[in-house]
Amino acid sequence: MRKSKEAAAESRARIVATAARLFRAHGPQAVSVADVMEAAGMTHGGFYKHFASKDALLAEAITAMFEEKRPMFARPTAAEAEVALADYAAEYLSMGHIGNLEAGCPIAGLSLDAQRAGPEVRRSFAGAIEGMVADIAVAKGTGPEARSAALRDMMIMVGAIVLARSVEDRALQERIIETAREARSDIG
Amino acid sequence: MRKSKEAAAESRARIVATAARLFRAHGPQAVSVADVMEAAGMTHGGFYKHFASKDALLAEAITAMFEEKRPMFARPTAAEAEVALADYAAEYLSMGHIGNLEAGCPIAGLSLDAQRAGPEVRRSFAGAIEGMVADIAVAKGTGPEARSAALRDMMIMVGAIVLARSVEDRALQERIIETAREARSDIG
DNA sequence: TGTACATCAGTGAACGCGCGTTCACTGATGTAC
DNA sequence: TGTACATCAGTGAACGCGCGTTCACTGATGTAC
Repeated sequence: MRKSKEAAAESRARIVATAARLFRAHGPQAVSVADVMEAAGMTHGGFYKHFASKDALLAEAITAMFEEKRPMFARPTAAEAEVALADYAAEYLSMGHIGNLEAGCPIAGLSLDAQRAGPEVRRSFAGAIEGMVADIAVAKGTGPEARSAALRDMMIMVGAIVLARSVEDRALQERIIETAREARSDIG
Repeated sequence: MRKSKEAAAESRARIVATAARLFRAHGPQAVSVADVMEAAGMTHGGFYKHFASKDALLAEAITAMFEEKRPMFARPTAAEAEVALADYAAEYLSMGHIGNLEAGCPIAGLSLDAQRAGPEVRRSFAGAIEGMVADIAVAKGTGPEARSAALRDMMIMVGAIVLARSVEDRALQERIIETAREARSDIG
């Protein structure tokens, strides 16, 4: 049952997109190659026609996750970037994000798994984050201070979601989200 | 080869301490029951004389990790707590902490694993964090504002370590650490 | 354009391995008399 | 206090299962003439 080149490329993209969703939701270790393939509508045998290993898929899925987020905050000019970032932060620091592992921030949802994985995965993760820092720095002006301001934003946002997800009391989660919003605007 | 009650209690404590170290260093999924038992100087068969399951051990190991950290920042009075917390933050926000997975902060090192584990583990993790928030709030004075200040500190610290560990460029790691230190003192 | 053959995406079964857990056993410790 | 028996911490082999990966096969697609 050979497929056309277009059909094969579609299959590949579907596998990556499915993996990006499942890996974030349950962690890469808890999701088998067969799980991904089944969710993508295929059997697991064909997996290795597309990827060299599960780790290779994870590396691609990570890249895809960051690329999916990039349009939400990356803008060429400082003025536009500032507005886009404010929107992104509002969505990021929300109760909805806490429950939304599947489509949430990959830093908050996969950083530990990426650190523990092979060099291929670690590199794709680190590279994506470094790109994200640069994108966010655009909203903060020019010079080295902009980069620091971007890092400050990112650590508050990531820390808030990690902390809120670790806690079970809903009121405390709301408090964490609110505190993070204030901290972001206090620092500017 | 029955052991005395004291010897058995020592074995149990050694298993928990070993697990706390290994689970943080490599993640609970990557460390087998046999790994823990071997590192604790025993064979894996005896494990179930002490714990009902691997998850039960993880829950206890998590509690132990937080208890190990508590003396570093928990103090009864605000004045003492402020000093202790400053020392703790200085050590927390350091390059050494980035590489020290084995004995580092359990929130930065295990939060994802705890979230994905069973209710027993999640509850022990969430409970420990809620206790930590209360302990740190002591250094921030009284009233609800103290609790927010404690959360702010925690999210900056956790976010900084998670972010710094996710990145490969050492200069950027140093930048992140430095930015976090500044952010903490800017907000007070 | 039509035909004959090579390619290769996807299938489904299988392999080998490591894991969590169980179990029969051992022999020192604890306990009842 | 001494003895006989029960207990149980720890051993080492085994079980069953799921996983990542491989493989022979299929048949539609791509290609060479």
